[in-house]
Amino acid sequence: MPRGPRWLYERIRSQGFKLTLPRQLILDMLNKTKHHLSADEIYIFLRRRYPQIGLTTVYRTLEMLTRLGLINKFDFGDGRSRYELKKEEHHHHLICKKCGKVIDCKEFVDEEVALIKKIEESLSKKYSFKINFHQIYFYGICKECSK
Amino acid sequence: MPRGPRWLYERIRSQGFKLTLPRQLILDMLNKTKHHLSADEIYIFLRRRYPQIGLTTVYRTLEMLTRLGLINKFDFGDGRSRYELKKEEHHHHLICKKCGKVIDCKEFVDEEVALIKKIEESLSKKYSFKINFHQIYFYGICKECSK
DNA sequence: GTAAATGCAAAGGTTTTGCACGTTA
DNA sequence: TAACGTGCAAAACCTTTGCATTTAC
Repeated sequence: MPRGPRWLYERIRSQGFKLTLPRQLILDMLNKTKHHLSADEIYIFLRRRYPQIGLTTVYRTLEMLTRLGLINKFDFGDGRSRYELKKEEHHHHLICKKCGKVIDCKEFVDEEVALIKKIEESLSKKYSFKINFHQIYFYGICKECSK
Repeated sequence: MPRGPRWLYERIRSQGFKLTLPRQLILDMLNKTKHHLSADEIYIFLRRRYPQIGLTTVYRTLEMLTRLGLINKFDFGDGRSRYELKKEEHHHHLICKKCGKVIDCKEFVDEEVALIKKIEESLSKKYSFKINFHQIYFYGICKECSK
């Protein structure tokens, strides 16, 4: 069940936040892209349609969306945070150490869910740590770079 | 087989790098600590014993050690890179979203290795991506913060 | 002695903050 | 209209770079 921008707008409103044009534009952009965007990339792109937008607003919106749990904030090691709209599917990242490319990978052996759950339970017990999310990073060399 | 600073010194020399005092101090600090240190933390600490040390040197040494594969560079989301001497044991991290504390977890069900290997193989095939390392981050709330 | 490493100062890049003005509900 | 959000400028950070000096081998 893909949930479009309308649903996202409602989430903003329902949490008591005002649905402003900058917020809509940022949400739309995150919703449409297949990439992991940085604040600056969003800012540069949106300036074409909405020249008065400020980088500050982009940062503040991204922080709000992260707190609301609508987007994920990542660090792939290139010196800036990157953001991605949360999709229903649990997925991880392949990161090329050479060119920095990031690939989403959604295909997972069924056992993953079970195993991770098991690990999470055991860690929860041992450390009294309540785990609510996990993320796997695979590092290596991509197709193009290994030529 | 725990390998002490002597072994580390040799690694530096054998790669053609000079074994300077700042490098020894930084290696020793990384070797002794149980924490994930930032460049600044290392700098502040070492200044007590060696006041003329520069933050630049710390950064350059950490970069060299990372390239040599002697340390790992992490980002736990607090805005600065953190470094850890590589231990033989494969381990992951529990990160508290509230206080930022990071716990190393070494205990892993045997199946993990097998499963991850399976995933890595399948991803390698599908994306022609050569994976040489993976890292799991578990996010949640630590014991103290959940009180 | 020579190349490599250091430390300082300055620059670079990302992210945050203070504040007056605009906008949403 | 009252609270919230915005945009600008400046500040705050972390990290990198240029360069003259020092150091390890």
